[in-house]
Amino acid sequence: MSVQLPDELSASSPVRPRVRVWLKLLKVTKNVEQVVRENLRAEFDTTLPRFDVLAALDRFDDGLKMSELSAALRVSNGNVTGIIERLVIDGLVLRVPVAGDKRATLVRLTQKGQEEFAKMAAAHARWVNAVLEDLPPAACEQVIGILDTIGRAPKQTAKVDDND
Amino acid sequence: MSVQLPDELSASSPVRPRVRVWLKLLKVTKNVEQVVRENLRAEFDTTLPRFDVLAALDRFDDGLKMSELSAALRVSNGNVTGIIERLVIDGLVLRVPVAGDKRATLVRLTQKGQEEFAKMAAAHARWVNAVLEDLPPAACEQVIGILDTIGRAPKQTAKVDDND
DNA sequence: CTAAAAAATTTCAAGCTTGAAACTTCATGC
DNA sequence: GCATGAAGTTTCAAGCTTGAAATTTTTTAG
Repeated sequence: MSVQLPDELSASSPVRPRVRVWLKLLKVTKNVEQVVRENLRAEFDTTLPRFDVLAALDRFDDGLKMSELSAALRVSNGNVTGIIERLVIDGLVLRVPVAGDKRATLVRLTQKGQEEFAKMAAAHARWVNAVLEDLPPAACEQVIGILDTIGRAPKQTAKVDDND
Repeated sequence: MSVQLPDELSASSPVRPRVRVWLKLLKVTKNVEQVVRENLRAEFDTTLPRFDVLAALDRFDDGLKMSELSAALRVSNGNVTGIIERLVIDGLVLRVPVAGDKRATLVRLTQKGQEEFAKMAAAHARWVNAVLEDLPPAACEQVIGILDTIGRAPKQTAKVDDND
């Protein structure tokens, strides 16, 4: 993160606007992320990756397979294994065998996990609102609208495509 | 990253727009970052953190102190130590003692480091342009303008303030 | 001068992250 | 059946990241 291009490049002509918006996105994202990260640690003694996992699981009452989870979070398979391991130890997550497939496991929030996440999610919303308080709702919608056009064009999309 | 809020929250009223724009920023940023990361690995056999360090150093011919570097990158002090260590081993970066202060060290790009970074920076600009090709320059400027308002208000700025 | 505080860095343990390799289980074709 | 490959995961090494503690040097107060 925090990529800073050399002046000779950041001043060059056709390339500039996208690189500049990218650097801006990076900076804002990093700022918000930092705030969320610190608050998660200070108030809940947890980490952003753990929060992300809980958030993903919270959306699926029936649980997710490990591979579905890593796909949802866009991280590697092996990554999720370790995080889930620790969440299981802490009693926030449960592993359930999948009927009829001994390879896969389903991962689900426990009651405790749901309750913990509910608190975190509420706090998370407050933190984000505080950091972005200077952005009026209309401005937010505008940014969302503009960024939504990425990957929407009929052309070949370099590697970026997704719903929502 | 990739925070997904529960429906009950992401649908709630006063909180929504900022959280939504935050999730959007996160998604776009993560996409671009992923592309840059993979390309750096595939084409230059290096990592994003290393690229970031080189980029920061490239802007200062006279070098940076370790603390200045970590401040510029917004990462912890200890973090930079390891990355610089490896960059020194690879001959891309040089450590120079600071005259009159035996505590500090100055870190600077070597000739090789400058040349390597120049190639990477050019490629980086191409990758970013490809990923964001659907964003017209005007849209980029618009997003930059809107996001620039963050931390600009006379109010107390929760933790976000910076130039550029 | 000297004790104590401050500054600049490194070290450290714990956790996150990746891509590749290994492993187990399942599905398919013959 | 049964070999072969695909699918789902875990393991692993290497590197990134953090916050805290430790180290060394400099500055400041008295």
